[in-house]
Amino acid sequence: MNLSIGRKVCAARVDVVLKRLGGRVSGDERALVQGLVASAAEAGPGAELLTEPAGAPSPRVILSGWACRQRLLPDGRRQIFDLLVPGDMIGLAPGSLPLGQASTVSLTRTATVDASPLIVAAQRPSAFPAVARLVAATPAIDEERLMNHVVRLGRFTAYERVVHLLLELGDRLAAAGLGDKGRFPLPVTQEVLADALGLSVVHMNRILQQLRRESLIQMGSGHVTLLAREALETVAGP
Amino acid sequence: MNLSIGRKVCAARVDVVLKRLGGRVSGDERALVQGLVASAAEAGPGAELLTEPAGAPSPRVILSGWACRQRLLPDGRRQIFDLLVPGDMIGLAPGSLPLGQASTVSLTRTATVDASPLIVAAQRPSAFPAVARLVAATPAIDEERLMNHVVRLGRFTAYERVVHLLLELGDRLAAAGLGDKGRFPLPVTQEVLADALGLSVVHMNRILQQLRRESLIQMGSGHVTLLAREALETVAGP
DNA sequence: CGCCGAATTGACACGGTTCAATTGAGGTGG
DNA sequence: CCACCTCAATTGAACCGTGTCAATTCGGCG
Repeated sequence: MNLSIGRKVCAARVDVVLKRLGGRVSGDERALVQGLVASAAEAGPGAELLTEPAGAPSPRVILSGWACRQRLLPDGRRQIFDLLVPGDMIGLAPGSLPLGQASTVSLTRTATVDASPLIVAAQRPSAFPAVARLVAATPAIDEERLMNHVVRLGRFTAYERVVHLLLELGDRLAAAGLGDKGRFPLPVTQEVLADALGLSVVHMNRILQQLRRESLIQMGSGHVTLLAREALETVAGP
Repeated sequence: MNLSIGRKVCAARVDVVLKRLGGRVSGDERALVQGLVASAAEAGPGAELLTEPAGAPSPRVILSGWACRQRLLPDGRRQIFDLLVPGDMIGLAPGSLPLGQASTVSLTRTATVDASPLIVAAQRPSAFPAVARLVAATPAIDEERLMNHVVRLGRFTAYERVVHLLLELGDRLAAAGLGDKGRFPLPVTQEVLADALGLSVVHMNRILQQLRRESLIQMGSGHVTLLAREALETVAGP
């Protein structure tokens, strides 16, 4: 169930989109992005983010909260393809690439806006260069991440997988202007991380403990701190 | 090192492409495909298939032999993203999706042809409907396969992974007109399968033995036979 | 205070890896 | 035609990374 929310809250949040657009954002683009908040909607955890209108879901941008693309197996097992953080676009290019159309579920309370205006604007690159760049690059970025995920799952140990994912999330959140210097929000349960990394919850927990014991990371109240980025990058190349 | 090869051999081989185009192939399309053999080249096992011209590799179609998209880790581990069989297109949409640009290496002696004429023809869907359909669908099919691979690696047991991959390969080869009724060529070593499925060679070997012991498959001289497709599909959903 | 989901812990079983050696099959040269 | 070579397939045994099961503790919230 989507509910409209206050303009004020969202206005503060669209800056993750501006951040993702990079340094050079024209005035037109800034106005375009700020206009997005009109379509803001919130969804509770567990909500499918790409349902309406059925059959032709509209693309959206996540302003706040986390989500994931996932597949559920008949026997209840779950594989998460990708974690989605504020600033990420979903449902791009309807009917095109399957990853963009995968079941997308919110993991926390999530605020999203309609991304259609961005798609439209992207068709005039001269007027909206940064938007066009982002829209064009998104499917490739997503696919690249999926490839990294395959390597993680296929050839990394549990320990390496966790480190590699944390480094990736750190980079992505920094690019969205969230978190800084190796400290960033991680508002998901260990079960979610386990389902992304193909591990059991118990083992996920033990790996995190090990990393804390080794003083490589620090966790608390929905945030992680990477204490020794160099050491971590040695474990799982950048 | 690519070498031109006899026209006659290739003429017999382009039918995998026609097969992939489906039932309705116009005369123009048939002529187009048959003209591809002019650019035929062979490569030995281990050859990189997307090298020339450097920086802007031309898209190609595999006429015979198998290849794979892979990534090598600094410590020698290898993860195979996808096995490529005759009729598959590689290097599509240069500069676009990263999967299409991944390192593509032949696993057997391989014959390929330049796929550029197909890309060009695909821009006139009315004249080349089947070609346009195939070219447009290929990136999505590849990505879909990559997603299935993530699920295999993340949430399937070794046994399930092997079965799932064999079923996939059976379907794909049937679509290319190779193999029939659950019997198809599998001209790769167990090490290749292991590197695709994230297993050790030894374990790969043991799983295959188990499947033979259970009379679910049969192997020999580079071919597999799926003896009980139903049972196999029960193990790893279609 | 009591509740509930999440995090944590311990014991144990098992899947999968590693190492090391052997067998088998195809190819080559003598 | 056979000896030999090489790479792939196979085997055995030991090891250990991960999963499973079942409690228990923790932390936020009504």
